[in-house]
Amino acid sequence: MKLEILTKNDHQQLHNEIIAKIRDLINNKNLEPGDKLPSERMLSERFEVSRGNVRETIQKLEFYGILKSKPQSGTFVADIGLVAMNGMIDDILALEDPDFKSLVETRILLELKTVRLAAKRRTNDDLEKIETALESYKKKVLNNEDAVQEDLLFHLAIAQACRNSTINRMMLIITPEIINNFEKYHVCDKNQGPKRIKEHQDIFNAIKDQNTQKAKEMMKVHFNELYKYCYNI
Amino acid sequence: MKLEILTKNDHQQLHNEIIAKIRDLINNKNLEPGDKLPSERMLSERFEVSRGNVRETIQKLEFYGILKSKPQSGTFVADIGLVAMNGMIDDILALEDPDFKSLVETRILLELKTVRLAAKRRTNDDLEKIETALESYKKKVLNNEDAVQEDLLFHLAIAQACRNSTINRMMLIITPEIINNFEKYHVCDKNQGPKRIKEHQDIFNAIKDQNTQKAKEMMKVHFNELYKYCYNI
DNA sequence: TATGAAAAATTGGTTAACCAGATTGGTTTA
DNA sequence: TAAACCAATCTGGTTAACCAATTTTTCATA
Repeated sequence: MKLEILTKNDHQQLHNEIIAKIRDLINNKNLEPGDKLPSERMLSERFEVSRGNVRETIQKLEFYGILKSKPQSGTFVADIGLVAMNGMIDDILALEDPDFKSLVETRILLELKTVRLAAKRRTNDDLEKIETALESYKKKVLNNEDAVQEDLLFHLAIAQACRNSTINRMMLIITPEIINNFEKYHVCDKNQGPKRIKEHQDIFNAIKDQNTQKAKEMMKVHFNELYKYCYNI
Repeated sequence: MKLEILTKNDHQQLHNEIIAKIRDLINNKNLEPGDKLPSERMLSERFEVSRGNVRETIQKLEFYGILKSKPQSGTFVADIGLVAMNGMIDDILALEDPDFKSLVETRILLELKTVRLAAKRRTNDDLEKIETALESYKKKVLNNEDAVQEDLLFHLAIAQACRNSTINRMMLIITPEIINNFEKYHVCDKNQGPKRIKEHQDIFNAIKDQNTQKAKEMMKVHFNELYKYCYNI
């Protein structure tokens, strides 16, 4: 068997092809939720791909809750029903790579929520961590140094204080993609140090006072330029 | 070397230990962004784990944009800075498993946004897909059949119409977890068929009329009981 | 000494072989 | 007849061997 090294994109495309084949297999064989899929070896032979590729694809479908592997037993169709399964797989296959606009739109949505929840739920410990992040940020900016990282950590500290593990996870997922795009498009203008410091300080104060409405408003102000940038581009 | 089969939890814990060790390594050796990590073989030997475990962990950190593997070359520290890297890794290590409340809270947040965006941006094609999903849902409910899947697909069709790939991806991530928890806690009460149909119909009409405000309101009404259930529990 | 080509070592990616637990079918026994 | 047991087989998980691209080293030559 020939050996090929695939790029990330090739990989994704191959996974999608295998996903479609698994879906067709389930539909053609009239497999019900809870039924066992053919073994990884059988699938790799039938689809004419390596067993590793089959395993990776199954893991992806497990991530989305569509399949369920049991060690030394087999891979099973999850209990979400065939209609839902078909719909979700179609959605997964149609997923596009995230564009900058959708990333920013999502970040704003998430952060307007995290800041409100943080204002409501923050413990004193949370508050201390946010303040520490704020101070590091201020220090860098006042020294005229690049403070992108400290900026980011301030926002992540707020996310942690919101006490919602799902939102927190999503913030972590989009953060690196945001950073990369920021660098690519040079979004951050450096000459607004004092203004940015005040915005961060206002957000912090609102969280400290547990003023949820104010916290949201201040975050909105903070995102104002990013918002405009994103929708004018 | 002894062979062990690990549960999902053991795996996550092992990954977290390796992540912490990689972080310490980067800090102790003063590796800068762009620098090369020791090879996978070296790491597996030093950490006394299998190379497979090292590879899985590196892939996880790649997913969060912290490392970057180059084939036949090495694994590199990404260009996000040491401070940000340490902060993000700490966040990743502190991530808890999603609880039901955080899932519902996030779902409501996302869907109040998707419905507004869908009302604004939906194409005629999107509208047709949503209507198809609605009709399947109605049919099932009127026949007194279980319609959880069709309910779900209606909401996913709206998510697709919102034209934001990032939000769409997040909806797909939380959907199976929502389903599992719904089943576990028996959230869905079956005796509200006509009421639920009307709520879905109202949402659809608002999207059709491109009335963003109304769409949001109707979705809020639709989530009202779930909201109460979630915050009273 | 500088340079360039070739070979040796190193790398992440890939495949194949192996492992132990789970399943299954047939046989035996109460 | 049915229940219990055992061995052969099948399963996903794991490890080790292998591959080809890359990087580093070496050494002959200008």
